[in-house]
Amino acid sequence: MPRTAPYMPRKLAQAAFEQFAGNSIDNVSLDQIAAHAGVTKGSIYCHYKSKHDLILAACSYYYRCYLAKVHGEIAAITDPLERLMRVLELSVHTCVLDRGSRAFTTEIFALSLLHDDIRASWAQFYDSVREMYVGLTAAVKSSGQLEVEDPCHAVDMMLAAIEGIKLRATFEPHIAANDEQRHLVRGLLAILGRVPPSTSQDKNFAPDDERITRN
Amino acid sequence: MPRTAPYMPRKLAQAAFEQFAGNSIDNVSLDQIAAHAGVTKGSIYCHYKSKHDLILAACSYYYRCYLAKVHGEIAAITDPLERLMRVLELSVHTCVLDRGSRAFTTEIFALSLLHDDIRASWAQFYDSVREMYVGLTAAVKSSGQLEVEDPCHAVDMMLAAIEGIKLRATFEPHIAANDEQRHLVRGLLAILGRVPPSTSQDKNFAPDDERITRN
Amino acid sequence: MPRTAPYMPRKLAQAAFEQFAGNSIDNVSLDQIAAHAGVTKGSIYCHYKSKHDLILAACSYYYRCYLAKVHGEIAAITDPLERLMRVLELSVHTCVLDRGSRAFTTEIFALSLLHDDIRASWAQFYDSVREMYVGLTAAVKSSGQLEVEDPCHAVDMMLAAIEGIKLRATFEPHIAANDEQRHLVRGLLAILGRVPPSTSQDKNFAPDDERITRN
Amino acid sequence: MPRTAPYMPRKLAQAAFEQFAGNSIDNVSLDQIAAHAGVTKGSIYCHYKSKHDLILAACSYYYRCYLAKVHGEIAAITDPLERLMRVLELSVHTCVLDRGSRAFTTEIFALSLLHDDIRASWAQFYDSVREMYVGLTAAVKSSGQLEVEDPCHAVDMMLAAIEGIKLRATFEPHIAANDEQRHLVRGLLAILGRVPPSTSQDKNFAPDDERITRN
DNA sequence: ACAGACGGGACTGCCCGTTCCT
DNA sequence: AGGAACGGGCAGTCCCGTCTGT
Repeated sequence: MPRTAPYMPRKLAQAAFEQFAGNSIDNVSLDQIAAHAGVTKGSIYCHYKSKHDLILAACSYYYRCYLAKVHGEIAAITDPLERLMRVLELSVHTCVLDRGSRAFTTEIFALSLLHDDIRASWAQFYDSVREMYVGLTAAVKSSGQLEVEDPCHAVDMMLAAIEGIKLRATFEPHIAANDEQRHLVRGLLAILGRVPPSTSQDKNFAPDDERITRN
Repeated sequence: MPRTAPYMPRKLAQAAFEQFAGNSIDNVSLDQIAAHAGVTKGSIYCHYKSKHDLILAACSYYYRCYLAKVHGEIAAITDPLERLMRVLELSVHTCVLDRGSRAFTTEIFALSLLHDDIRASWAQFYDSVREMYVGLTAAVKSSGQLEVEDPCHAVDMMLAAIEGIKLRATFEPHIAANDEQRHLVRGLLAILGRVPPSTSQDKNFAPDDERITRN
Repeated sequence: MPRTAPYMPRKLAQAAFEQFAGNSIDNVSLDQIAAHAGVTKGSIYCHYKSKHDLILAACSYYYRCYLAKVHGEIAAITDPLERLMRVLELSVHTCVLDRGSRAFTTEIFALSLLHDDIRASWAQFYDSVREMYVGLTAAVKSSGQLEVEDPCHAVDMMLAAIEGIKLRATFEPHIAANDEQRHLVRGLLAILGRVPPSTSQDKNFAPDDERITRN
Repeated sequence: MPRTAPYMPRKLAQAAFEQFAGNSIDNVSLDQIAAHAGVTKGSIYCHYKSKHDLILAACSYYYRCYLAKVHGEIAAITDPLERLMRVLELSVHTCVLDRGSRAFTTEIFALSLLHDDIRASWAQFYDSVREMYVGLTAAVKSSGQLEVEDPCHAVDMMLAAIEGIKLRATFEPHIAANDEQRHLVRGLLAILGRVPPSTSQDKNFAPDDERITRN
């Protein structure tokens, strides 16, 4: 029995994230996290000096998982538009449909208003996500598959829309119903730019979806 | 000296909201709220049977304040477009720029994922707000000042955008900088519909803002 | 069920003393004391603000019990020598033979070297005990039943002997064996003063005890 | 660089004693002792298998120091009475006036009530001390410088008095004030036996001390 | 032998919601 | 309405003993 699991810090961060996602952060005790990771609370303090530290670690875990998932999804895709579409789908799925992530991130948003370091940590993550989207969008623009005027601004608005939909979906589930997922992706794409007529024959852009691309 | 202020329940709800807005809900104790309201903790239980009840009451207080403010603002305005614009401005100011409201509502969103009654309460509020916006938007449409295809859907998206901007603004303050407020209102209006050329001479819609109305 | 036992502080102090007497003070947790008193730890802090406070309260409890016992024993006795003898017997029994008291007081002695307030508290108790003994001894001297030169000094030495016997008895049990108790009392009395020949016919001073009165 | 100081066990025992003497045993951590000895905690376990073992070693260290000091003091003295007097002086100094020793021994007394091995260890030390005193006293008796009836019993009482004075001195410092040290030694000698008139002309037994030799 | 890190257990002090009594 | 008391729970801390590597 190795006394030192080589990845104990990561294991604890994962356990913390999972518990935080399932309950309110304030309602998750360190004992609970420790038990979930198979250790005791005292051991947590070998790796993190406070619950606050562990919250930050859980955030980092979330970042890593999100980015790893995204990069894994698009690694084998070469078509710019398809790459963007897949990432949008993933964003909708992760941010909107996954209840645990929604709960965790919402709590983090609330904490960000009180703790500078959490806000800074999350801001950095948001920056990297935005850069990624800007890159993806610029690539699509270059390929001529999307008419984008100002990629930075468009991405900002699109990301805001994702967050807004996430929140409202809690109260108005019809917004993010499963059969709406494709509509959402198209709506978000429309915020980024206008799809040229030549590509609208694609099955994903049938005429009956015109009303959505209006936004 | 009247031992019982005539509106003690309301006074408590207000004190609760103010404290919740300033701190995390979990970090606000009943003692604190009671002290803020000038009574003692035991007295709270004469009016609310638990802290949970008080949270709901704080929500209601927030609803009432919000709606009262909105109705007060537009009571004396008759022009449909101007009415809508004023409400949008108010929404931006209350939801985006007021830090206390942002903190409180974000916390409530997190709690909504755990407690059905809070979610139901907030959903009802959101319904009323949406109905209001739909009414305002329909009036503007009728007056021909805005081309709106599907008022319900457009309002949904616009409200989602407000929430999203609120959240992202925490991490990317440039989104909601003071000098961006007018841009935000126009952007939200653009989500609702297209401004016909005839009204674009209005000082609020100078040509240099064209890029924003693109959305 | 009365929520507030009228003597909760005393009850807690008693429970604390009893637990401290049975274990090492450091090995007694507040939970244990609380459980012994039929409450939970949180309630202890309604009455005592720290474990240290509770230790002081346990000391006071010990003082009160000791003094109450002594006063109860001699209340009905009028003969000065008999009064003194009874108190000596009680001292030997309480301080020397009762294991719990021995353990508790020894721990307190150790703590007294580290904490001024405990030392001050115990010093006050010792003062009152000495005053009591000085009074008893002076009364016996007045009655001519004992030749005492300097009551204060004699009492000091006698009390020191009691403490010393208590300590040594832990390692050399023969010192305080049950059948030695009468010898001990006579030895202590001898430290206080010389018994005049006229009273030595008393059954307590049979000739075979002469060797002890030699000290 | 010799990794193993040749007397590491002794060094650790000394460091342990010194730390125990300065704080409460429970408040001294192994890390602290190790640091004081210039090593780290892990190394302690190469020599002692537990903290308990180290406490016993600290006791032994104390024994050795005490006995070495005593034997060193009297090695060059031949007069029996002077030998006894010097040892008494040393006892008073070490046991009564040295605060560290007082703290350590008092703690050990408390632990002795809980742990048989500590009690046994200390009892053995006490036995050797008693034997030494009995020998010293018998020698003085043989030389005719002291009238002793029962050396064993007298030594027991005298040692008890030392311990008692030690304890009471914590609370009533006047008992062991510096200028009282000579009085204490004479008082202890008086417990051992009666100084024959022929030796009372010694400067140490001036007539004004008669009141003390009364005991 | 020594060093450092880790794991585990325990406990204090504290907070806070809730209830009861006045 | 006030306020004391109660009970549950938890974070942070401490420290012992073990384990691994040097």
